[in-house]
Parts: sequence; structure tokens; C-alpha cells
Amino acid sequence: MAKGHVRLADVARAAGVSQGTASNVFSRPDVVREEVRERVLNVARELGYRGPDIKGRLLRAGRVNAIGVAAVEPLTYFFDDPWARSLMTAIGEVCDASGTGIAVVSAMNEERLAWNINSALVDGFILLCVEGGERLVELTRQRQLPFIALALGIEDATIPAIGIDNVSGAAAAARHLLELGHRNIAILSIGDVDGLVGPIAPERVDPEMEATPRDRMHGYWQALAEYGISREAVPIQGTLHDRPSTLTAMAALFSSDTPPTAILAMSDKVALYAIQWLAERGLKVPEDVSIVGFDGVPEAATSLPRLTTVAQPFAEIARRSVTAILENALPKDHEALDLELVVRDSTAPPRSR
Amino acid sequence: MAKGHVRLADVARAAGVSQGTASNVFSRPDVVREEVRERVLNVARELGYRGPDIKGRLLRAGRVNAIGVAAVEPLTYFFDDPWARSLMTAIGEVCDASGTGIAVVSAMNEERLAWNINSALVDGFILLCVEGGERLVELTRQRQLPFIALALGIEDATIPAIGIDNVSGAAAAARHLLELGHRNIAILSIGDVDGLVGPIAPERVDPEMEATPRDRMHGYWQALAEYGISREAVPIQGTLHDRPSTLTAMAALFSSDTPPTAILAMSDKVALYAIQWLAERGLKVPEDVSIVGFDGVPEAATSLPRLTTVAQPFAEIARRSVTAILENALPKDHEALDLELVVRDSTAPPRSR
DNA sequence: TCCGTTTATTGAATCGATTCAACATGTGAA
DNA sequence: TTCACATGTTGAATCGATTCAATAAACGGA
Repeated sequence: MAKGHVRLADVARAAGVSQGTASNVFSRPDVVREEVRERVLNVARELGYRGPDIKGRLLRAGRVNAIGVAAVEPLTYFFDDPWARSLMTAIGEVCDASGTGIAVVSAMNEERLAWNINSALVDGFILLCVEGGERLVELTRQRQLPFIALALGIEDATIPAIGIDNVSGAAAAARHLLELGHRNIAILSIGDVDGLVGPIAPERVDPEMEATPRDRMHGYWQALAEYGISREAVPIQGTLHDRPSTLTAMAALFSSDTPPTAILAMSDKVALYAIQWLAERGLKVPEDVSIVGFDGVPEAATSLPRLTTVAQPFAEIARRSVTAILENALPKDHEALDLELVVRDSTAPPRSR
Repeated sequence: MAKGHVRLADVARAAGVSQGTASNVFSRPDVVREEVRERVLNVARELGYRGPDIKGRLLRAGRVNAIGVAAVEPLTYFFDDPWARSLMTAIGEVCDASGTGIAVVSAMNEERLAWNINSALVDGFILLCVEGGERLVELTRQRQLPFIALALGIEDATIPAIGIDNVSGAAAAARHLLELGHRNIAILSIGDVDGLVGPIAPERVDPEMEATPRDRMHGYWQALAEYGISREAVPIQGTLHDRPSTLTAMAALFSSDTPPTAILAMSDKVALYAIQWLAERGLKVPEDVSIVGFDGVPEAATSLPRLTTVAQPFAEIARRSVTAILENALPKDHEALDLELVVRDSTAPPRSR
């Protein structure tokens, strides 16, 4: 009492019970006799005691009841980027159900990454590995907390990870356009590699591209091959997954003599930018140009027109990740979940039919 | 060593130094002699010691380096709702600059709210008080950590809060439409009160409406009065700030004999839904109907057409909130920041001119 | 050589709770 | 009356670090 803060020990002494009993009054009220409990609670109130301090509890119990979500991106990424947000929303839903909190941890530079990962007060991590995944995993491993990697481009089977079947998903998207009758199709790729903007030759895909866009590319090619269309016949424009580079890419695609009648975009974000570009030039979707996105972010369902896309099972990914961490039951293998083609209003048969 | 976990004391013993010195090696390396430091670090490496455990450090040092953002909403709200996201993005930016982490804490039901607020490991709270603000503030107060309330509808000057000048902001929006020549204007209000959906009579505004929409309403009325338009002449439709109720409200507004030529929407979210409704009916914005939103969320800048709106100074709000908490320098008074009318493409003179 | 400084290290106290073996007490059955 | 058992309570150990007063060692100046 004298020292500013009232602690459990003070309450215990003032109420004439042991510290153990006082602790029980707050943490396991059912084991202490009602009469004693009331007395302790009254004393606590008089003294202005606010209940057990979490820091002490934490030290002893070791559980925080929160999971950390980390990415090699600024904090704004979690609230900005459609893919990240879709995931966060799904994770939020699962955490809400179990009363778990979420801490977002970011790290742009190496130094801070290490610090942030090490000092986040969480019971485990979900790693968003779109970029810099390798380093992120390594760092998190050192923390010796359960973690699970999402969107990991690394093969290493010792890393618990949940992935998606990008190849079949992409193939489904391409097949959809082909079935509608499109034969003049272009691809809008995504990535963080500066060298991969503008036109990309097929032979550069395997050596230079990151895992996710590479897999999607192969999925596209696979379906195109089924219809006898060779890789070389399909123009690829690389974007940095942002607005400016997408607009540039679109301009390049449509400056051709035979502009595409359909576009395969490797993300909904890019697809949506592409639609904006088309709208500004008076080209109608899907009448003039069809477009298929990727990811299945919520914006795709409310855009104008509503976007046909390949949806990730965000809810399932979130459910598995969170329970894996909370129950410390990490998957042994990499799991790859299926994607689902969601046909909406941005695709139609080509006009020239 | 024997007990699974290696702790600082083990390292100290193995290296033949005191625990104090071992601690310094990690936390204040500059004060220990290089030779000793190296020795300790080597031993630590051999033993597999990962550096100081944050839980112990926390207990002693008491600082977490993270701020909590709380709302009486599900966790998904933080990643879903445009207003919340704008704020979170701005907060993220400030936190990034100072290396601070963010924990989001939610609470739908009373019981869990208390628990979540009490067990969040943070140095302070930013409270999103759009709904249930009063209770949220009360609970947080008990935690005895610095906190600051945003979008608070309560007058109580003892609560540190940052607000915005809703009245002048709304007035500016209305004035903009009036200056363009609109005289037949309708209002789309927002709120969480079930009774306030559908047509709302002006006399119900003061007694029944929450603070934010009420203030905005008065701002609208103020500007309308300047042009000699009485409150009674302006139809108000209440929405629950979601899609279905907005569509219903729009339908009601346009079933009138004299449908409005312009709409004042109390949020960008609602404004965007309204535009969708109009688009589906073939009504063009701004040619057929002008619309002004409120808040200045990023979607408003990229929608089709780009939305004219009254922008909140999110960056400034975030900057002030975060620094107030980090430096424990809470504002004495309620601060009210100015809003800015951002004219874009969703407003034009009425057609019939 | 002696003394005053500076620098590095030690050891013990501390942060604030939880946990658990041991002990009291009360109850019912044999 | 005695024993077994359930129920409450106690006291001390523990979690894993940081901090600080006290001490030791090294150094420089007179």
C-alpha cells in the first residue's frame, strides 16, 4: 500500500489469508470458501486492487493468449493489402471464437525484424511469407515458439506450412477462359523482383520468378497447352503488384496489333487495377475484354463488374493455422489446399464470335 | 541445462560470471569487457541460449513496446471496415516509424471485453469508440494504463480524447452541393440504433441519434439553412451502416415523386453502396445524381466515379494518439481536428439546370 | 608510494503472480 | 470410536530476467 501499487501480497496480508489463497480468489474462485472469498474481495476493493497483474501471471503461466502475425512488410500492409486483409479477417474470425488476441508484427529491415519477432508477446506466429519468407522463418525458428508459414515459396519440409495448389487453381482460371472461346489471352504476372516488369519471355519464368507466380504461370500454361496454345504465343507482362506498374503493363498489352480478348491476372488487386484502366479507355468488361483474377478477396465480389476469380480458402487456412498454433499441433507436412474458381461477371465469350 | 530450457542463470554459471554480468552482456553489451562478453556469448551459443526471455524482462522492466487498439466490435472489424482500416493504416505508419507493435483487441460481449482489455500486453490503448464507447472507456480506465479515445460521443472532459469537427465538416459537404445548384437534397444517415432505419423525422434526431451522426446532421442543416432550406424539406433515410439497409434506403428515396438530385451520405461506405444501387438502375453519378461521402477512406479515391468526400485527418489523428500514449502525454482537453472537403468526380451541377 | 578516479564485476533483492505438497478441518461410514 | 476421504488453506518455491549498491581492479598524478 505504501508503495503506490497494490499487489496480491498486500491484499493477502490485509485480509489475513495466505498469498496462495488470495491468488485462488482471483484465478480459481471456485476452490475457496465463499466467506473467505468475499472477505478477500472486499479488502481488495478497499485497497484499490485491480485484480492480478498480467505480467506476473504471464511469467508464471507462460501463456499470453495471443498469436502474432508477422510479415516482412510495414505494419500498414496488414490493413491495406487485400490479400493480407482477407487472411487477417479470416484469422480474426477464428480468434474471436476462441477469445485469442492478435498482434501484428512487421519488419522492414533485418535488424528490427529480429527484435520484433523476439519481443512480441505471443504464443506463436503465423508467418506471411510472400516476400523474404526464408529469413522470416529462420528468425522465428530461433524464437522457439510454434509457428506456421503461409504462402511459403520454400520446399524445406521441416517448416510447418500451409499452402495452396496454385498450379491447379491457375489452370482452372485459364480453362474457364478457353472454354468461353477465348484464344487470344494475355497474362498479368506479379512479383517483387524489379527485373520482372514489362514483357517477360517464357524462359525467364523458371529461373527468375518467385515460387507463387511461377506456379500460377505453369498452371496457366498447362491449360493453354490442352488447347494447343504454346507458351510463346501468350504475352506475359510483369507487374510489381501495384497500380503504376499494372497500368503500364496494360498499356503495353493493348498497344499491340492484336490486343487480347481476355486477361489472366495473378491477383485480384492487379485485376481490379486492370479493369480501371480499361474503363478509363472506354473498354467494357466483360463485353470487350474478359478478365479473371486470383485470390478471391472480398473486393472482387463487390467491384463493378463483379470479378471472376480463383478463390483461396481463407477461412480454412485461418482455421488450420490458428488451431495448429493454439494446440501446438503443427502439421508434419506441407499441406496444399484446393482453390475454387468463382465465376462472376467479368468473364464472357469473346465479342468477335 | 538439465531442465529443457536454458536460462540466463545457467549461462552465467557455465561461463563463470555473475548473473548480473550475464544480463549485461545481452542488454547493455557496452558495459562489459569485450573478452568477458565474448566468453559469455560463446557459452550461450554452446548451451543453445537464445537471448533474454521477454517474459522475465517484461516483469522487471514493465515496458512492452506495443500499443493496443480496442473496439466493441469483432476482430474482423479492424481489417474489414473502411473507417477502422484507414485509422489502423495511419496508426501502423506511426508505429512503424517508432518500432512499436500493434495488438488489436476486440470484445463483443461484456465479459470478454473486460478480460481482453485486462490481459492485453500493451503499454496503452487507443479506443475506437464508435459504439459502446462509454463502457469501453470505463473498463480501460480500470486497467490504469494510458489511453486515448477516438470518435468518442461522450462529453466527459476527464477522458482524453481526439475528435473531429463533424459539424463544420458536414456543413462544408452540404455547402458544396448547394453551391453547385442542388436544391433537392436527401440525407443518408448512419447508426447502430435499430429504431433509426427508414425515414427519420427531424425532431427525432436530437433525442435518439448517437453523437457522430447527430453532429453531422446539424452541420448539414446549418448549411441548408444558409440557403433557406428548412430541415423538414430534406428527407432523411436512416441506415445501419451496412449494405442491405442502404439499398433499402435508396429505394425509398427514389420511389418519391421528386427524387433527389443529390445525396449527402454520412460515410463513404454508405455512399459507395448508394452508388452501386444507382449504377444497377442505370442512374449515372454525377450526371443524374451527385453524392458526397464522409470520412475520406482510401476506397473513395479509387472508386468509379471517384468519390467527393469530407476527409478525416487520419494521419494526424494517428500521430497524436500514438505519441500521446508512448510518451504518456495525454491531452488535457478534447481536441477537435478539422476535416477537409475533397472534391472529386461524384458531384456536378444538377442536370435540369 | 599513496590516494583519488574510473571501469568492470558481483551478489542479492526485486518484479507479481501461480503452483503444489503438506497440513487442518469436517463429514460420513463402519 | 476410528478411519477414510473430501474440502480448504497455508507457506514456500518458482518463473527469468533487471537493477543497484558494494566491491575489486586498474590507472594516473603528485
